[in-house]
Amino acid sequence: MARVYALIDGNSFYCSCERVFDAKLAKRPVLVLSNNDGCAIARTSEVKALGIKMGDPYFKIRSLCARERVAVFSSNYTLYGDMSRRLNRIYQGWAREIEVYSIDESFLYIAGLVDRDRVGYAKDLRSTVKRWTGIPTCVGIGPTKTLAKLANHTAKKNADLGGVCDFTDPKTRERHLAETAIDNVWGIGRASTAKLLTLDIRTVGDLLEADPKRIRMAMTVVGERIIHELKGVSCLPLDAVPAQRKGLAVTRSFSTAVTGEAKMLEALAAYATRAAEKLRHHGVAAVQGHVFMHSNKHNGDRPIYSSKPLALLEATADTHVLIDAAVHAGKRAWRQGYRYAKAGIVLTDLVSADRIQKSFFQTLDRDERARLMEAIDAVNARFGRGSLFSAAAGIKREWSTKFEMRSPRYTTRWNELPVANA
DNA sequence: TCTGGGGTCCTAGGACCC
DNA sequence: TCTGGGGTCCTAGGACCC
Repeated sequence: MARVYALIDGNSFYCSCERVFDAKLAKRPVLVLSNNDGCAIARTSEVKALGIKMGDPYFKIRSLCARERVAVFSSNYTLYGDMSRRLNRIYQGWAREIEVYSIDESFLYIAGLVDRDRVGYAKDLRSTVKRWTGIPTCVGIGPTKTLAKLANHTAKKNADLGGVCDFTDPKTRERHLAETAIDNVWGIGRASTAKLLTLDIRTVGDLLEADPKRIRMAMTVVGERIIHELKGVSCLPLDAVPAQRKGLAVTRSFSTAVTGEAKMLEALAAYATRAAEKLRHHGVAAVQGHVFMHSNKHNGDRPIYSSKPLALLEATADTHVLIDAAVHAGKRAWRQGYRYAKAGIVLTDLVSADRIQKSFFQTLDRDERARLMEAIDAVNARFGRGSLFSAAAGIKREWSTKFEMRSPRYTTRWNELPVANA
């Protein structure tokens, strides 16, 4: 049976989430900013039309936004993550299997499920999602994941397609793709685009006619795989079961530069706390990692990048062990006399928590510690993240990330529920 | 003067993604 | 004044081994 993949994603997803809970935003341009309100990361079509680009620093577009009455939001990942889960619950009922690819994109495997009217199926799916969650979406369909991605992109660019594009038929693909620029293809970024342009390959049509050996020279096996996928030969399987994660990081820019060691260690302790929570959430433990700290690369401050490994005796997901290791490494990495803009903890080698190698120097009662961590997680699940934490992570936290324009966490906090007046 | 031929494993860095 | 965060995969090159 031929394979059929559908890629569905939310249109300007973060902006759409904001619109769901505030009807007044429907007609206004909406912009969502990155952490620290640093730069633009989600834009509605009206915002794009104003010439605001992905990644534009907010301080450079602030006055334009004010003039054009753009509704500007800090990012509210709690809300977006919860909306994402709602979407995926719907998709489950519409596919044989699904792969959650990112916070706003999922691949649906629909071979054998929908054989005739694929476009009709996709339109029904879109309208169901819109009705149940308020989120507008687009759907791309194809015999490979790369073609489904490209079909989705085509649906977005051509309003007359009604949010759905089906690339199952080679003739339809040819018609749409002959003049599509190569940098719209999943996996072809800036560097590869530049290389391909020197080979006189500008469009997907050019790419399909090119000698695969030349593509391989320019782009290694990755490029070869893309060509196969574009021709309808599936090379990228559906990952219905998320792979065991290989690494994990908690890194943040500071709201104002950190110049004192105590503040830096406080921040690292807070990041270690969050990293340990993530480890336990994924059922893994860290064997290796490091902390780092660096100055701002843009503002002319004296440059520094400093990093030191964590000294972990054994695989751990214990908050206090990780805090100790992070603070210890942080002290060794610290250089006085710089203005630090960002720091983080990076865990690079993870193992499954039920297969932890015991250290010869084991000193803590592991079961007791595990119960303590469970208790802390339970308290924080009930009363909100950060209700119970180690004082090493700081109380005042002047350095912590800015979210000055964040909307309420409508769906996950009782005291932030939306209010309806009737 | 002339300096083998494989393997494996690890790491750093590049490229790409959302 | 003010420029995000968190992932994955691939390759090259060094260390090491027989």
